[in-house]
Amino acid sequence: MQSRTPASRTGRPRSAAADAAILAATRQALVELGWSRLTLGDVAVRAGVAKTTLYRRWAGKNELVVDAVAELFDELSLPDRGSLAADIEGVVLQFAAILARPEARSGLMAVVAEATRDDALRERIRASIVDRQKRLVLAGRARAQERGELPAQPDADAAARTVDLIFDMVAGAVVHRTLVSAEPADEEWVHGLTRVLLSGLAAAPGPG
Amino acid sequence: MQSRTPASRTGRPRSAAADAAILAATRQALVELGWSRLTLGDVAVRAGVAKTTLYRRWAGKNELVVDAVAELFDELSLPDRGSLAADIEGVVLQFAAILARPEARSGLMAVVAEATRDDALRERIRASIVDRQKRLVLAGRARAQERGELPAQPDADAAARTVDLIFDMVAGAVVHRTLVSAEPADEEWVHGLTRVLLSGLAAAPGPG
DNA sequence: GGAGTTACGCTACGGCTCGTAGCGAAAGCA
DNA sequence: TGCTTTCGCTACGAGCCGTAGCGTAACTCC
Repeated sequence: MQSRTPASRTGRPRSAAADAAILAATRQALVELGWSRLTLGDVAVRAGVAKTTLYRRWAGKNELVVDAVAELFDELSLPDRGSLAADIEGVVLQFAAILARPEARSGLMAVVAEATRDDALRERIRASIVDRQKRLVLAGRARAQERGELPAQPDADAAARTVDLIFDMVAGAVVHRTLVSAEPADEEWVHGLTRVLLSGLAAAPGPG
Repeated sequence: MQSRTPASRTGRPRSAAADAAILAATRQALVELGWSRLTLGDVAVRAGVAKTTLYRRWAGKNELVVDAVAELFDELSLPDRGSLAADIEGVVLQFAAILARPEARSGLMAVVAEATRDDALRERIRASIVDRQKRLVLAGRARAQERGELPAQPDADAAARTVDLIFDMVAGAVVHRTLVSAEPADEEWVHGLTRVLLSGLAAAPGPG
C-alpha cells in the first residue's frame, strides 16, 4: 500500500493490525465528518494509534484516503448472467451500490479533485482504483464476444481505445448520476443506460 | 449570485466590480494553488478587498468556488452543425475545452465532493451549473427531432428521463475521461463517444 | 444639505489543525 | 545480549479560520 518493505529485514515490523485499523477509521471518519473536516489527528484517535504513526506511513491526507477508498472497490465482480446486457446491468448496480456509501462518495471525489494538481496522486489513483477495475470491462467484452453479441476487434489499438471509452462512459455516467445529479442509479436508470450503450439513441425510443 | 438584493433600496450598494474581481481572483488562485491550498485570505488580497468583505457575501469557500466556476460554463453554446452527430461532437468538444482549464478541473470536482455532505451546496451546484446547461441537451434533441434523426417521445416523463440520462452519460464521460483517466477528450475520442451514443456498441465495431 | 442606512477597509483575537522534533520504551533479528 | 526499527507520547511554531469592533465611504430619502 503506502510503502513497500522489501529490503528491511531487521528491526521491529510494522503492525498490520494498525494498518487495517487506520484505514477503517479513515472510512468511518469520512462517513461522519466528510473530507474537509476529516483530520489526521482525529483518525489517529479513532484507530487507537499515535498521530506520528500516521505520518510515518502516509505522506498526507490524500494518500491515506486513496488507500482507504480503494479497498471498497475490490468487492466488484462480474458473474455470468447470460447476456451482455444483463452482465452490464449487474456490475453497474454493484458500482452504484458502492457509490451510494458516504465514505466512497466524499472520499473518491475529493482525491480526484486533489489529483488535478498532483501527478503522483493521480497515478496512485489510477493504479489503486481505475486500472484495477478495468478488468471488468475486459472480462465482459471477452464474454460477449464468445457469445457472439459483440464483433471481434482484431486491431489491438482500437480495441484498447474502445475499452477505455466504455469504462469512461459507464463509470462517468454512474458517478455523475449519483454525485452531481444526486439521483439514485436504480434498476430503471441502469436499464436505460444499458439500452443506450448497446443500441444507441436512435434505435431505442420507447420507455422502460 | 450569492445573495439577492431585491428589497434593499437604501444604503451603500454592493460593488459589482468587487464581485467580478473576487470571482476572477478565485479562479486565478485555483490555477496557482488548487483547491486545498486556496485560502479566503489569499483571495481577498488578490482581489484587492478586505477579507471581511468576502465573508459578508459568501458563506464560505464552497459557495465562493461554485460561483467562480459556474461562470466558466456559461460560454457553452450549440450552433447548428447540420446533423445530430455533428452537434453533439461540437458541444462536447466545447465542454472538454472548459474542463481542460485548471480552474475548472480542481474547482468543480472539489465542490462536488463537498456537496456529498451538504444538501444546500448540492442544490446550489445544480441550479448554478447543471440545470443551466441541460438546455443544450433539450435544444439538441428538439433540433434532431425536427430533422427526423430522433423519434418523437410523446410521453413527457420518459422524455425527461432520457434527457437526464443523456446528460449524465455525456457530462460524466467527459469528466471521467479528463479528470480520472487523465487523458485528453480530443476529436478522436469525442467521435467515438458520439458513435456509441447514437448507434450503440454492437453496431459500431470498426475504428474511428 | 442633513439624517438614516448599508457596505467597506482595517485590526485584532481565540481556536483549531498542521507537520515535525525529541524522547524513552517495545518488538523483532543476529 | 546488542542492533535496528517502530511505536506512543508530549510539545512546539506556524498558518488559517471566522468573527468582532470601529471608523469611514457611498447612496437614498426627506
